[in-house]
Amino acid sequence: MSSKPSYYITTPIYYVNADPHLGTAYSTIIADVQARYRRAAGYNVKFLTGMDEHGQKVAEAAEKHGMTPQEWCDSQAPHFHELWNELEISNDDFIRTTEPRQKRAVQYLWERMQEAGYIYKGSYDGWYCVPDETFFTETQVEKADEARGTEGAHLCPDCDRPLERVKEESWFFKLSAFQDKLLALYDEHPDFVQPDFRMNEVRSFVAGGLNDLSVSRTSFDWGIEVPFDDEHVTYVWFDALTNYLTAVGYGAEGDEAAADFAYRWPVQTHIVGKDIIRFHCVIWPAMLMALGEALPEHVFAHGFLTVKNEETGKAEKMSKSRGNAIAPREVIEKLGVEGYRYYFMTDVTPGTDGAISFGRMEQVYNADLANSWGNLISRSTNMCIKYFGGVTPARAADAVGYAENPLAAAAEGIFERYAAKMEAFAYGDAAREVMDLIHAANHYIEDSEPWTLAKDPAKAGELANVIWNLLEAIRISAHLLMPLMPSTSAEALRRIGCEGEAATDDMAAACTWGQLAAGLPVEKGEALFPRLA
RNA sequence: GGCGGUGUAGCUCAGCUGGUUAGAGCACACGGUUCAUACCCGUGGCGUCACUGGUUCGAAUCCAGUCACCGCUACCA
Repeated sequence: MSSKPSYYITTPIYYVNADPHLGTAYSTIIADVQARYRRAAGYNVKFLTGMDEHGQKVAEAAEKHGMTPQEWCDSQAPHFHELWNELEISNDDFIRTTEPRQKRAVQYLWERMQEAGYIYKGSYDGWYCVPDETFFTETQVEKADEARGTEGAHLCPDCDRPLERVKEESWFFKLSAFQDKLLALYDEHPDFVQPDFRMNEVRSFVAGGLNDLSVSRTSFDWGIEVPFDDEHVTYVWFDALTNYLTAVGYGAEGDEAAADFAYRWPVQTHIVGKDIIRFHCVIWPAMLMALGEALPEHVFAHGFLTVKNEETGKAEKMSKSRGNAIAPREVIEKLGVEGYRYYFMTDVTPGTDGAISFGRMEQVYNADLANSWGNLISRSTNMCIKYFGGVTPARAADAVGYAENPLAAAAEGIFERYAAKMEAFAYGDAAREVMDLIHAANHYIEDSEPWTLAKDPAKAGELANVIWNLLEAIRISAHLLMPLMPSTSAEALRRIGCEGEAATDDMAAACTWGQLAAGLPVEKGEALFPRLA
């Protein structure tokens, strides 16, 4: 396969019925930044995203649009591809649960479950929320109706929509058999669920007892057939979770698939929203335990994006009815794609619900990207052109100021500090490391006054050092910002004659101070991040 | 109802096992500078550290209670 270590990261597969929105884009960008960072840090990355296309709700939507379910799914897929392309999502694979490889893997999984003895046939009697794909017991529904004052209406406790009475034969997964093993998993791997406060929630949920899970349906047929019982189709979550295995060759024939699976599994990180933690931190590891497969190393759960009401200052849930929903398109128009990525990845506290606002976006963009980073590039390249004809100068080791270089000091160990933060998904802290270097560079210009040095021919060596140091700081900053802002960072490298470095797979080496060659062409170009008025 | 968390400058947050004038970034005000995207650099103000009481020589930091907000969970337990 590869001599590099594997890094396999996934997003949830997104539900085909809803267009991609700010939240799905948020999950996907988090994963993309990590994938790009890992590639640059020397990993062989597989970054998977995709679509969840089965279930009753999809079948109903298709019918409403006068299409077959498959036609409906095919018509929706481009919405995702288009937005992901625009947002510079670098996924290596895009899985759809209606693909043959998924059917093969899910059916293979059923067979293995059967062999292992962790499924049994029973009957299910309760209430089902079609939009949420969730079951509720009689008691849960009664309680919720009572609390809401809708006695007897049987509305979904979560979303208030009408429930369907479901009484049918079903296959069950013996989730209850895994309570102790799951608790042991959480004890042995405290970082299985991140952030840690989510672990507490998961643990207390499991400690409270687990019920077996109904994992097949007979009431509709838009799903993957249970291989040994063709009246049944697979419950959507059982289907959806399996996608993570499918994409790395689970259940596929041949040595190649087996080798791929051995190389890729277990997955390093699942990125999920906090609403689907239970599926990924309880049901999914239990399924894998039942199958005897290795468990995911980490599940990173992010919070929801809320909108800050600019008048009241309060965070509000985004909703169409409230009229405060923000579409990805609006953010792209305001900040550009790279500003979009930078803002959401650095200004939203990871894990918790983050309140966003256009006002804040503008502040962050102007302060960090336009004033600090963009302007540093602009003034540095400008001076290189003005004083050295647009060619990177050579350092003069005998010039004044050569030894005591504050930028080399600021860059010392920067990759290690940055990497630790990136790997913990603390992208804001990682960006701050880079911003510190950028601020130091802007400061350095004030202190060394290159425009004064330029007036004195005797100080040419000193001037060369100053400009070289600035360009070197830009080179390193561009490498570090690459995962967050791939295009503008590559453009920054190109402008200082280091175009060829952009695709490095050894970021640690690339970020070591002292590598910028003399004689490279430097160009100023248009403002990378024009200031927002 | 149960479990857990949070409440520190206008905003977002740091402040580990208690100890000099409570910090950072952004925002704001003033000054300087000009290579640069009216930018950068410097200086400054701002906070009853939610409230009350307690422990202590000394608490934002520990304890108790109160209030507010949030997350998870809930047939009884």
